[in-house]
Amino acid sequence: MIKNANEENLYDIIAHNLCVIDNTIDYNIKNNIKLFRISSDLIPFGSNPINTLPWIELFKSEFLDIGKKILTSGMRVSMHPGQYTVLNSFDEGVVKRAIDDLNYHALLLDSFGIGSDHKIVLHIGGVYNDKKAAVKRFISNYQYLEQSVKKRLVLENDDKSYNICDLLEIGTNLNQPVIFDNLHNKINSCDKEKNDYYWINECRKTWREKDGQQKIHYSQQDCEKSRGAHSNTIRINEFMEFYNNLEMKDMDIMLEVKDKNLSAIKCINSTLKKNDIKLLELEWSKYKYAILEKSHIDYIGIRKLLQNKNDYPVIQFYNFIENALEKQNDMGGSINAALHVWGYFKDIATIKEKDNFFNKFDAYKQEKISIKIIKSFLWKLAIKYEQIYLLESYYFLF
DNA sequence: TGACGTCAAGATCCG
DNA sequence: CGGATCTTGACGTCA
Repeated sequence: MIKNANEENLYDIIAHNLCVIDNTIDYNIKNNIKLFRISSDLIPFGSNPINTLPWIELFKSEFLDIGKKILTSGMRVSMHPGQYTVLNSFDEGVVKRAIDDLNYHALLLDSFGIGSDHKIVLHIGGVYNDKKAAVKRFISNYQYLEQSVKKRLVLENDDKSYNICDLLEIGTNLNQPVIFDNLHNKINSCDKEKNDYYWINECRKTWREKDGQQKIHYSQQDCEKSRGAHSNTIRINEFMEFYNNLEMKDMDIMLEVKDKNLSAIKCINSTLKKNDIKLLELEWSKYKYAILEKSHIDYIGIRKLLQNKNDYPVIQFYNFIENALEKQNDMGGSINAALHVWGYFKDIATIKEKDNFFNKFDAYKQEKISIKIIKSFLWKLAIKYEQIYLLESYYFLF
């Protein structure tokens, strides 16, 4: 909160955030995830004058260490100021804050010591009942941006105001690359006759050598929620249909999805040129108890599916996973999975922990508490007893 | 004035 | 106290 934004707090939060992002990058490297969006909140109040901390100097070596990891692993990062960064506003103060905010994003990426292929993604902003004038204002305010911002800037179509035609016009005019977002284009399209691939090819023309590979945003609609809401997970069949029809695959596809890393790994495994069933076995080790909890039938099905070690039935595997996770919780499955996980501790837990577990377990059976309580207790035990296998498990996420 | 997006952290209430 | 549930926030546009 802004009232807590004193130098000591800011210092502590930044140190903590850098530590977290460092761990996240290690995770990405381990999982072969090559695209990563860095949160704009990495530096709290990064573009607000209330933050007077000279964070660039104070954390110089931490930034450079992280930057080195990004570069040596071949990772590509990006940042995405949200809907509140509006460069084409009528209000001069809003425009000034938007410029300050973009400068902050560029400074942050510069601090990592990484090249101009690591992008800052921006939407155009408001319409104010006159799109032509609003675009004109965007273009003229663009001139006030620092070179450090311009070299990283990419422009994206949004879900209600500026469609992909608008973006191609603006991007071409300013000689800035355009990011195509498939879901935004679906709900705010300029020409329904043209498909995604047409627009992707058009956007390709706006990417220059120094921008790195073309990048697009890919997401799917959450069918239960309002138009434009991102799905919990990437439905693999739908993704593969999109991917298989992509003519040029030399591009980066940034997934926008609630379960982030899970879908990233899913799509990576599904599109690998060189594959090995060991990758699916590794995934299975993480999903196992979540699936056991949701659906015993799918649990058996997956075990059978992975029996042939020369096979790589990746799509069938994720179909099973998606199918199982969509099912409603039932108490029998939850009890079964919880007991399996408890199996890791039954011989090492203290008497007190045993009592605690079975008290909670009985309370759950009598519907007095939710399964979440059991799971968070088991999670604490996994940490205490350093059960690596469980610490990697997705069981605790669902 | 609230919805929009985002979601962890904080506040509050309950037993 | 643990746990469940509700509220909040740095930001701007639009209906």
